[in-house]
Amino acid sequence: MEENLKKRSDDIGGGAVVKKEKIADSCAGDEDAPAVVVLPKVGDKRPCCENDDKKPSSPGKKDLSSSNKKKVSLKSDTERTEPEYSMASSSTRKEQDDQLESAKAEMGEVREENQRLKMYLNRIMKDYQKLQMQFYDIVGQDSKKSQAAENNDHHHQQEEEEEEPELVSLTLGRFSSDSKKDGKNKASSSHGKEEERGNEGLSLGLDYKLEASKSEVDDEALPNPSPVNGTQELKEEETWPPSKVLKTTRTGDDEVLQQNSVKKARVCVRTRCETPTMNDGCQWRKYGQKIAKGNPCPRAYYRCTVAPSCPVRKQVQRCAEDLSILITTYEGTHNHPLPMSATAMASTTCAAASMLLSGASSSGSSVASLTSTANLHGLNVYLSDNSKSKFYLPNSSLSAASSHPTITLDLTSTPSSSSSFPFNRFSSAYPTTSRYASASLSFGSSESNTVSWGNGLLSYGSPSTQPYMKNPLNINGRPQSTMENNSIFPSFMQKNNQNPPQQPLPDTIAAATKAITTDPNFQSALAAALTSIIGTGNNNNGGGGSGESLAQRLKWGEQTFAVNGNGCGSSFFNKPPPSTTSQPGSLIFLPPNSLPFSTPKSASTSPGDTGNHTN
DNA sequence: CGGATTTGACCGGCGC
DNA sequence: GCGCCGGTCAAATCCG
Repeated sequence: MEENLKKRSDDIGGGAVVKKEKIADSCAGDEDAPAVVVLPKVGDKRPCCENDDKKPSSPGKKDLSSSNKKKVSLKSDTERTEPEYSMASSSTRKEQDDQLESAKAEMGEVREENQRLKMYLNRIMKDYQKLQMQFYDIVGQDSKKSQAAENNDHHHQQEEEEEEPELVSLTLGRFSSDSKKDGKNKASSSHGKEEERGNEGLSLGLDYKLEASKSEVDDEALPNPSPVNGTQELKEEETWPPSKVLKTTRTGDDEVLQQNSVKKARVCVRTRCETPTMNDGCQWRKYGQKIAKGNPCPRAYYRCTVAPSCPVRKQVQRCAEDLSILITTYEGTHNHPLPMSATAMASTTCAAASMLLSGASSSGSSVASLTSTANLHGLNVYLSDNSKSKFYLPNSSLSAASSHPTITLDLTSTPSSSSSFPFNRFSSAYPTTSRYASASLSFGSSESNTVSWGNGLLSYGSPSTQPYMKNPLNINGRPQSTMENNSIFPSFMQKNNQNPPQQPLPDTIAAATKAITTDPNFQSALAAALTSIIGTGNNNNGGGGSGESLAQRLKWGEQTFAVNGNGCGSSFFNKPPPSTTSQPGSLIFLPPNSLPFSTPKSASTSPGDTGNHTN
C-alpha cells in the first residue's frame, strides 16, 4: 500500500515536477536566447544592441558588461529593464520579453499546480488515515466479538478479511432499466427475464456481511490505493505466493504474514472464445493444469510473466455446459507496467475487483440485505439480496475459507439469448461458488446486442444501439491508439463520446442512478473501482490525456460521480478536477480495441480443452 | 539449447 | 484424524 501511495505521490509530484522541469527547461531555453541579447542592458544603459550587434567599442567596457551579465539574475534584469525594453522598440526584443513573461507565468502556474497536487495528496493521506482508523476501530470490535485471540493484528486482519462472502452483481446493459429500490438497502431487481427464470439463486446476491477489514483489502486490490501510512500494508503488495508458497519460501516472518493476510479478489471473465485462452495482452506462463470437480474440462493455471515478480495469476477453464465459453479468472494485481494491449483487461478486472472489495469494505459488518438496481447509461448495476439464493452463504458458514471474493464479468451474452443468462450458467457451472463470495458483472445486453466471434476476435455488434458494449470489453484485435474511448465503464464513457454534450439521464436511469448513488456501499465500491482504474491507468501508461477532466468523465448524467469516501480512492473524486495535471482519468480509458481477447497466438497459449490432467 | 509446457506429486485447507 | 479438493511445484518433456 505504501508503495502504492508512494507511487501515487510520485505520480502526482513527479508529474508535476516533470512538468515543471519541462517548463523550466523551456524557460531556460527562452532565457538563454534572450539572455544573450537582453542581459547586456543591465550592465550598461543601453548598449545591448551594440554589444550584440556591434562589437563594443572599448574592451574594458565589454568586460564589465559581460561580467554584469552573468551575475545579474534574469528576473531583476527583466524587471529593471522593462521600461528600457519598451523603449528599445525592438520587435525581437519584445518577443523575447514576451517569452520570458510567458515562461514565468507558466512557471507560476506550474507552481500553483504543484501546490494543488500537494493538497490533493494531503487530502488523500487524510482520507486514508481516517479510513484506517475506522478500520482499526472495527477490527477491534470484531476482535472482541469473535474473540480472535490472534496475537498479532496481521493474523487478525487476515481472518476477518477472509470472512466475507460477497455477491455483487453488476450487469452492463443487460437488463431493462427499470430499477427499484426499496427502503434503504433493499431493493429487488425487477428484471423480468431474470425473475422469470427463477434465478433467484443466480442472482446476484449480495451478502453484505462485510468485514471492516475490507478496507485493507481494497487497498490491495486497487492499483493505486490511496496513500498509506500504515506500515504493514506496505508490503501487502500482492505477492502471489499464497500461504503455501509463502511458507515454503518464507524468509521473513512479517512478510509472510502480511502476504498471507492479503485477500485476493478474483475477477472471473466469461467470454466466448474458441481458442484455448483469450488474449488479454499479458504474457502468461502455464504452471499447472487440473481437473476441477464439477467440470470435466481441465483448469489451467497461468502466471503473469511480464514481470518476474508479478503476483497475478489466472485460471482458464471451459464452461462445462457450454464449451464455447471460456472462463478466465484473474487474481492479483500487476505490479509492473502493462503493455497497452493488456491495460484494458487489467483495468477492467482491477476495477471489478475493487468494486467488489470496496463495496464490502464500506458496508459495515451487518448483513444488509441490499438490493439495488440501477441503469447508468446502459450500465446496469444491481445488487440484490441474495439471502435466498443458493449462493448465499450464511453467516455461520463464513470462515477463513471464503478468502476469494469473486466478481464475474460476463461477456458471453448472445443476441436474445435470454436463456443464456450468465448467472444461470454461472451457478450451475460453479456449484462450489457458495464457498466464495461472488459477484457478477455482465457486460452483455439483453436484446439487441450481438456478440460475434470471428477468428478469435470478439466484436460487439450494433454499437450504436449498444453503446455500452462498445467499450470496456469490446474487443477488436487492433491495438488501441487512443485512450479516449476506453473505459471500464464503457457505458457512460461511450455516452460521453458519442453524445458529446452530455445528455441528461432519462428518468428511469436517473432514478436508478439515485438508487445506486444513494447507497453508500455502492458508491464506495464504484469509487474505488474507478479510482483503481485510474490508478491503473496511471501506472500502466501515461498515454492519452484528453482535455476532459476526470470529473467530467465521471459525470454520469446529472450526477457527478463523486463518491464520498469509503472507498480507498473515493477521495479522489472529491477533489476538484486537476486542471492541468495529467488527467488521471484519461489514462484509464482505453480505446475500444483495448481488449484483444482474440488469441490466435498469444504469449500464453494453453493446451486447450483436450488436455486431461487429474490428480 | 533455452524457454515453455506437461504432468505426477505434494501441500494445506476444509468438511465430515 | 482422514479424505477430498484446489492450488502449486518441479522434473520431464516438448518445441522453436
